[in-house]
Amino acid sequence: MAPRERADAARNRRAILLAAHRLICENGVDQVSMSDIADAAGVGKGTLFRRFGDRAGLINALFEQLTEDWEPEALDRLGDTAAEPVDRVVAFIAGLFDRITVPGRPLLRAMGAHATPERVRRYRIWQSRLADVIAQARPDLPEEEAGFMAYVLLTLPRADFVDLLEGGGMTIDDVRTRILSHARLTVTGRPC
Amino acid sequence: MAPRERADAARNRRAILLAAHRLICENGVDQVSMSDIADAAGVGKGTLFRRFGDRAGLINALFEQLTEDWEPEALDRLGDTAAEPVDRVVAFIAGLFDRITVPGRPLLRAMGAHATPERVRRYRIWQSRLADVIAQARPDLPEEEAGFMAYVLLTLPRADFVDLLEGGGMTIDDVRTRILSHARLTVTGRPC
DNA sequence: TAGAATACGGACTAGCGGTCCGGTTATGTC
DNA sequence: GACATAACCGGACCGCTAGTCCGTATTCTA
Repeated sequence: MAPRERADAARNRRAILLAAHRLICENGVDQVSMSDIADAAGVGKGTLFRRFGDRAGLINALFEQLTEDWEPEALDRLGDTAAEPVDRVVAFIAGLFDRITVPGRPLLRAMGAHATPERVRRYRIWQSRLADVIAQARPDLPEEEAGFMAYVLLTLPRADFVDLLEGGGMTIDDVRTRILSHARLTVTGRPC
Repeated sequence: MAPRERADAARNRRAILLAAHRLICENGVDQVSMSDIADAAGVGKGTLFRRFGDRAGLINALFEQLTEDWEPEALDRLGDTAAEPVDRVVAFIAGLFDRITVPGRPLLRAMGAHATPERVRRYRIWQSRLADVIAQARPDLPEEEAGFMAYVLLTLPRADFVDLLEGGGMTIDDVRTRILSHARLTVTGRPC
């Protein structure tokens, strides 16, 4: 078993995550260097790199932090057979949008390009769980079709896609509404 | 009027584009430095940067080169009322997939993150033309709904999306088939 | 062919991600 | 409470990159 994390190490880890999050939100993820983050956190670069390995590791840790208190509950609700399957699917996408895409946009913006194995793994879990529920909603569909739908629905609440839509004149609420109604339409196969 | 491009300048421009394309295909876009490209093209770095401004400018020029002999014809066919609207939409997405996504994947992979204004402009033209044709296919739909559908269809033949699907075990032909049948389903509103 | 305009190219700069190691500090033990 | 030790700290340092600059060479025009 790994020994308990030393108090100073834990304190610095928190300071780094906090500073990184703040700087990225203020300046955009690729206007922030690792030295900036170390300085703002009041630690040396060595500390930062030892803790998180490299830049991708730090970004990944920020992503973990963003998802960790949403994901378990969201997956539970997705599997909760008390509600209609289609409603569960739409609610999952809504939660993803509200809890991850919107608050994490400055962070997520540059992440698509450098998807780490860890994030791809998590993404696939979501896809697979969604596919199950879509298959429940649409027993008429071939299995792979449900799987593909899950991929499509998950690709809508992407930071760069939302950016594009906003740049085209939609408000963030318009974007949310459109994505969700498109999701419902896709799953049910008929207009809402 | 701008004076004619000098012969040596034209020769070097071609050499640079050729070398850049080759190196990126061989090594992946972010394993290739600007110096690598200059060396491979047999020119100095100054020449490369004067011609293309910066890295984004060069990538952009490669993208232009990729699209320039597909786009005009594709837009013509998209507007050709001899065919059914839905077939035109699907054909456009198919062309985008076959002529841009697949051959340009090594190039396109890292482009999502750094979308230049020029590329966004072109993307919006495609979206707007697609939206028109979708509206013809589905006069029952509100106009903004057709516009959103166009955005969704255009986001499917993305390099990173195709990569993800391939990583999930699909062949490139599976991916193509799924994207096109999803496009048809989305536009018609009923299973194929 | 001469002169002007333009392009060439490689040495140079600033700043980045990432490493390393001598000094420091928290922690468990007696 | 004092000591031994393992873990942690931080900033100097390295290799490399995108991008600049300017003296020199080439092309175009008349």
